Amino acid sequence: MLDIQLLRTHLDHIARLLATRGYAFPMAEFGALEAERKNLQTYTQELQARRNAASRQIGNAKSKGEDATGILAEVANLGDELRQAEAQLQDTQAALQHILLQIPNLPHSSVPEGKNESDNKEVRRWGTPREFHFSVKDHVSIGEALGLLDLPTATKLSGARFSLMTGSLARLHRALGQFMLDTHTHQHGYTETYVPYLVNAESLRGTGQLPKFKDDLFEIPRKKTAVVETLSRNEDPHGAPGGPKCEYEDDDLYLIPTSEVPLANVVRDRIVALESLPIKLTAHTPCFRSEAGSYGRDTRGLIRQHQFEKVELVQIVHPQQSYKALEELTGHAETILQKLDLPYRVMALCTADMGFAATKTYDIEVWLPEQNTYREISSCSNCEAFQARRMQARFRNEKGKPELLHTLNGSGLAVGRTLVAILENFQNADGSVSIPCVLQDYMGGLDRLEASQL
RNA sequence: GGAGAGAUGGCCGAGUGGUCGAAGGCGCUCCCCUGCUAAGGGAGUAUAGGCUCAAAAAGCUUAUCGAGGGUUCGAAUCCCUCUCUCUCCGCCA
Repeated sequence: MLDIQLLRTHLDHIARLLATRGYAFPMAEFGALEAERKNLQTYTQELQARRNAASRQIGNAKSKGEDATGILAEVANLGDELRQAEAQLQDTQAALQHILLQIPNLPHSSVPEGKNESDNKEVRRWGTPREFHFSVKDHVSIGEALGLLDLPTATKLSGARFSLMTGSLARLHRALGQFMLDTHTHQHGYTETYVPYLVNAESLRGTGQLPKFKDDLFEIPRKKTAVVETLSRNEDPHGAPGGPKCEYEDDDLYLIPTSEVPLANVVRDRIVALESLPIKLTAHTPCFRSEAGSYGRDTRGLIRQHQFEKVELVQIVHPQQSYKALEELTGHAETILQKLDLPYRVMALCTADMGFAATKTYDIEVWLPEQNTYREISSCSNCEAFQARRMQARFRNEKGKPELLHTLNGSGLAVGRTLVAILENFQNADGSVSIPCVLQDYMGGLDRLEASQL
């Protein structure tokens, strides 16, 4: 969420910045609502002040045993007027809030301006893609030939975009998560965290998934509130004036699309001490995404799944440190690829390609030989105060005053896609797959995946 | 799932309709006193808004005692709903 003060004072400038992201700011609507809000708020507060003054007088008079009927008569009509004004103000503010919650973050000045992902800028490249002297297979063919990957059975169990792995491949998958977690906790100073995989709407609003990206989530309805939910949806599809005040009165839970949600929301509604910064958290969790709207994309294999695992890095930092922290955090994710000896490149996303909450994002793309291209395996973002403002996540600054924190997150890394990269980059002519050195300890000394391994 | 008890500022805790944003204590900050330490004295110490203002400062003002609604001229206090915590019972990994 953007600072509404900023919108009031520098509307044109902000609208121009947002346009570089492909977001058309609703100037007219915002202007009208803001004017209405100002009038209503002034008027409402005036009435409230009058009421308070009168009530004080009445209390005063009564405590002295004096007659208060005169003052009572004066405020007799205030009630209805006030109630109406309060209701109108509340509606207007809800409408403003609704707009505010839909506005993406402002791009940082260092972010390249662009129209789509082809305008992303390569920042650096690490490693050299291996030369193969046989025709390379993709990870599905490799896994299936080894008898360790069974996608048809996963489809039988759950449907498309789910996977079933067995034996040493399942173990390798587990090993990857362990290895990443160990690296980040032992070498990069993150605190390992176990988090809920189901979160409430408030948390998702805090990190920015709600209200705008509800379709991307798996929602778990609760019978208890089903009726209430239906009602509020019918009456209030867009949080428009006249509807209920709160957009999330339901207490449904949602499967986390990333552990960024629970990790960042740790500081929601909190004022943390200056000395506790930076807070660096990591968690290895499943992630669930409905992938609505991605039909036909990456349908083969493990690249795009409804359920996948990720080791997430979250940093909660002092505002002055956040861009330094972004570089560090990106480096932490890169370390994993370096240790695994997987070639990658780092891309600075352009204005149009960044996520909703980010001011600046680096994507890390790993080399996939069969696709003959680099594919996203991590995304590291600084959100500045965008999430913190939604979450009311603050720290007590040097002057002792509460101030919004900056939040950062990044995948370190997506486990499934790392597994894909290993299968493809470390495949051998005989169909076996070599296991990167750093993972062999986690695999009980095993140095390659071979057919019919249990 | 059933029964009961609770939720007040950074913390503890008082407050059952009237000038209460909230006594008292602890903690913290500043000042005074004291050779050091300890003890003592004084002052201060929530957050988010709005308006005035070029801005800052300042002033005025509103809201907030778990959340939402209601009663009332007036609610921390009364009523309703919900959430969470604790105790007991049941069930369960």
